[in-house]
Amino acid sequence: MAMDALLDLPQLRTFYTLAQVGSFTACARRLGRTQSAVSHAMAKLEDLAGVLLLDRRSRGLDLTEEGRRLYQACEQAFTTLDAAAEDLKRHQTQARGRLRVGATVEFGSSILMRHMQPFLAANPDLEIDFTLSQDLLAPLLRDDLDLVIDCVEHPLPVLKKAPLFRETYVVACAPAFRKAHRLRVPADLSRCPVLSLDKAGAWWNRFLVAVPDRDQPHLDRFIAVNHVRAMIHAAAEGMGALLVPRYSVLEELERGDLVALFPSIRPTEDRFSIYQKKVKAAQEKQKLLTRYLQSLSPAEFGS
Amino acid sequence: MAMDALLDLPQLRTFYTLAQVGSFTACARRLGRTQSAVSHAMAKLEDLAGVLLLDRRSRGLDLTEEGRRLYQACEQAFTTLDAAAEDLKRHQTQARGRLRVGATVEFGSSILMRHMQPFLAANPDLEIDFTLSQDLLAPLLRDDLDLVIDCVEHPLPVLKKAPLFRETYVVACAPAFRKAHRLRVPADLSRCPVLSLDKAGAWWNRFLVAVPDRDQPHLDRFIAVNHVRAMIHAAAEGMGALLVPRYSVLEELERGDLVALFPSIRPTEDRFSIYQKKVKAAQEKQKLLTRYLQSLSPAEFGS
DNA sequence: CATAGCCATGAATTATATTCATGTCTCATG
DNA sequence: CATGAGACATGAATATAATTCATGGCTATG
Repeated sequence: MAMDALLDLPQLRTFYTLAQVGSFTACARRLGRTQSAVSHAMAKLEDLAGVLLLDRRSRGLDLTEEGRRLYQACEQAFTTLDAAAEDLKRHQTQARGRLRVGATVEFGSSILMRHMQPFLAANPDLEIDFTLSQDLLAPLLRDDLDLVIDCVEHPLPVLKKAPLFRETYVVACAPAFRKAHRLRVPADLSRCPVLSLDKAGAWWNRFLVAVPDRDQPHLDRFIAVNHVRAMIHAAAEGMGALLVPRYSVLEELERGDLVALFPSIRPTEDRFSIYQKKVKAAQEKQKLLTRYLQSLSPAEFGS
Repeated sequence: MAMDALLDLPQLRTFYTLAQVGSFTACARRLGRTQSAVSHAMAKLEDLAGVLLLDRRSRGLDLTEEGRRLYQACEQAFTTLDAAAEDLKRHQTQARGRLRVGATVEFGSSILMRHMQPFLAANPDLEIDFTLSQDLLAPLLRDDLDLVIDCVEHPLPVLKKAPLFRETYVVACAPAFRKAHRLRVPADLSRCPVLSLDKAGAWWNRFLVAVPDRDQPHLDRFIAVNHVRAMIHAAAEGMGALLVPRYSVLEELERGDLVALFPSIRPTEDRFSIYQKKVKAAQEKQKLLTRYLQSLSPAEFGS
């Protein structure tokens, strides 16, 4: 018996995650893909299996009888494999030496720093420096940095790029602010102050390009605040509307300190990647950090 | 913990097969890929794992300590998944109706027929007709056939193509024949009779194109035999050299009735595919047969 | 009944795996 | 030893598959 290409492994993995989180969209976020990708994958899996695995009728997504059986098998199998993979990692050579890491200011200060501790602990002989800055490419090229996490594209042949995660943005403001300014559509922003990371307001472009022409607001009352956390506090106090990475205001949205505006408008996303010089990317310490970062994104970063 | 893209599933599957069969080349054959593909896959897996999994020093390919542990996990996981997949198949709807299958004469008569019994037994309400012929495309297009297994390319937009397996060819003759004609290099074939499926000798082209110019034989003593099995018997009796699919003479080679000639020359391979009209490929009975055939190739077909 | 959330889908694109065409190395053999 | 066959590696080209993009449909909800 051949029994080989009976089921597609990556699709099974997606199915497993989907069954755990209970929604295509959530599964996509967890895996760092789009909802569409998950949908396509499940369609193919069901086609290959020849049976429906998901019950899409009800809210909240059920598994069919067959789906449930398959899920149990997945659980056992993937638990085993993950444990084995974990095990492999443990026996990896520890890195030594020094590693100079660069990252964007917002990402570096809020997200990156909160997740480096386990890596540092696992590699006590590795000295790591962090440099948070807007300009990361130049220092990387002149070897002042070894590894850089950035959201702007650097398509240079000497650089190796490894995708990390995707960052989505939201427009939000204090609930009272929305009432006061009667914010219904993007055009309503014309009348009210908006918080921007830069004085010129270029910060808002990622939002504006996603707004259809007839709804375009004419933003002119900018309040410049060159610090994301500060912007968030200002917005919560009702100083203006803001545009920020979704992850940075999850708590505020949860608590109701801020409300999301215009949910149907999706500002352009940032794709964060790891950049390294190809020659140095082969070094054990750089590979180790790369793998570590990739292992926790996007579930930890994304949102 | 994310624990997701830690190890690549398809590569793990390859690793598992590789460990079972003990050789890159054999693993490739089993999976219907090239040796190169297996090599690339294992290189990537080891890179991702950060540890060597294979011990390439000795003959016969060992696993390292880490490799052995990983293998055990794979065994458990894939056994589970395969069982679940098996299970899914069992509960598939049986096909009903009629299915008219076409195939090339040699493949159809020798291989296909030997593997259809389980499928027929599993689908008692399905009538299947087999048509073995050289010309398969025309009947398929005019709906005299529903599904066709062929080794010539039919790149038509109305047809759906599903790869099945790869067929390799060997040149062989009786041991005594080799001695008698002192067959050392392809050019030596000029002096002796060769068996051909057609009178003109076009049959031998797949061999000739693989021979470097300076070794080109000038074949002219053709013995035409329009039946592969008959050709094999003729060759075993020392009537001439023959060119046939490897699988068709495995036993003869094993027993020593025939010996392979010029092992360094690799005649062009045939890639067998299933062709169906796209509109009809969606029918349950056609999908069922397609999946069945794919599930037993190439391990059963290939060689 | 307009909207937001959730999933499906076809076409275009991107990423990835595979092949092709070599090269290297080792083992067996005359 | 020289030679050739077998087995694996490797870089570039290519084929294949996965993913995104840009939609559209459906269903609850206020």
